[in-house]
Amino acid sequence: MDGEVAGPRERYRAQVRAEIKRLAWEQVATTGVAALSLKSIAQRLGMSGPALYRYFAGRDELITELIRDAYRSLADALHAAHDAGADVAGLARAVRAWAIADPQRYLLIYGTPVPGYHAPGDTTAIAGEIMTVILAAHHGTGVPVPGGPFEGHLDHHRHWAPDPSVPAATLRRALAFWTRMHGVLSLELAGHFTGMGFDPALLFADEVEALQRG
Amino acid sequence: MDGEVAGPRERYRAQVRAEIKRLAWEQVATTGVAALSLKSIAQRLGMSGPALYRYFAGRDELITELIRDAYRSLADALHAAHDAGADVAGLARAVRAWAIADPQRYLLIYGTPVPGYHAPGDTTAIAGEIMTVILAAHHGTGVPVPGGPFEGHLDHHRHWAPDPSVPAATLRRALAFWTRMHGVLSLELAGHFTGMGFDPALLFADEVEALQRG
DNA sequence: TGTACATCAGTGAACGCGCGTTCACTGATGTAC
DNA sequence: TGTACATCAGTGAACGCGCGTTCACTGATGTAC
Repeated sequence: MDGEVAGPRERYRAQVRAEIKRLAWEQVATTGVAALSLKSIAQRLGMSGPALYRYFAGRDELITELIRDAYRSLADALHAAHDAGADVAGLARAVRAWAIADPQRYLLIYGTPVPGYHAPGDTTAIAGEIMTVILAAHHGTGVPVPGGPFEGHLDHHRHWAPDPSVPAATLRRALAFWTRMHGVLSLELAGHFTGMGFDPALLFADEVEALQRG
Repeated sequence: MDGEVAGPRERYRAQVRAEIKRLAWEQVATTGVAALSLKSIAQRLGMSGPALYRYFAGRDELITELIRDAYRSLADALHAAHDAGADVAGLARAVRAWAIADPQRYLLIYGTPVPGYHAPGDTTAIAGEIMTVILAAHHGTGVPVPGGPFEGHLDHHRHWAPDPSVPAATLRRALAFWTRMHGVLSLELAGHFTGMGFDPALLFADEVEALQRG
């Protein structure tokens, strides 16, 4: 059942699971997901390979768990910013800070997808949650983008909006927020601005500001 | 020397090299770079593993060659569009078509970087060529974005511009072109729009149009 | 035109690697009487 | 409080895999005389 008190064994299990995930993140942060290896995690943990199978069904389940945690963490960061009264720019700053803090965590969500891998259902639920916060921050905000044909299209393809009362212009602005932020951020994280000399943080801030101007 | 006529052996070598690269691309397109394997390419070619070492020093050299080709191909597509008189929107369409035609080729350049891998110098030269075409298409075009502090910053960090006469506003617009296009495109290719219902092509077109409105 | 030689493409066996995963097991820890 | 039993964390050996890469070799192909 659910309301049961966790016995000492369950508490221990939870601790070791957390420790495994911590080491997994460490490995992902330095070498990327592709290089994530159960055996090397076990080694760092001081136990031998097969022991990990007490805690995770296999490598795939561990990776899935990391992805879920990454989504969860981003959603939490957005909620925190929103609850603290952040406007659109504040939300953007929160996302950027979150991404810079651990680029591989950002790339785990938004980077090159592993061919053949399909995210479990609940991550798309968290993705929806993220979009909801972004939409909330854009609620009744700023000059609407002069509605091109795309806004009409959005009006008929809006089932991803949490609420039918959200105007298409707001959906449009939220999409722009998302795609433009991701554009600057992912190019920066991938190192495509290095050697160009300008400060990516300023470009990011300027993009966000342009977003608010309408 | 250089002006030598290629003997039959060199011609053969070139053919096999090309065939190896063709099969490598096939593999990259379906399973991504991470899964690129020399042995399986050799197998598909009908020869045994070590034979490939006659043509490439190793896996890294092959991948480097693929990346170089990807850059070259993108630069060529942009040049072709520009020479055909395409405006900014036309250039964007060309990039999108190029990316959609082979997503993994796009991701090879703009996707998650392999930790520890450093692109050879000549790819950054081609990247500069790409930027030059984009800048040319923006030359004397459209309403300048009201210059925020970032434009002043750009004016002092512009050594990546091919020509000191390019105004900072143009540099700014070219950057916006690049980052916004990439934002929509990479999210689309990574599948983040699936399930949302709207047509990514229309979002892309709308972003490009917004870019032109200033 | 014919022969001797050098070049070089491709083979097959082998090495060492690290991986995920399985299995039968040992021994400690918690639990029920 | 003490004992018998069940649970379960962790081990160690092993399997099979595919990888990149090396090496000594064979045999065909081109070249020089």
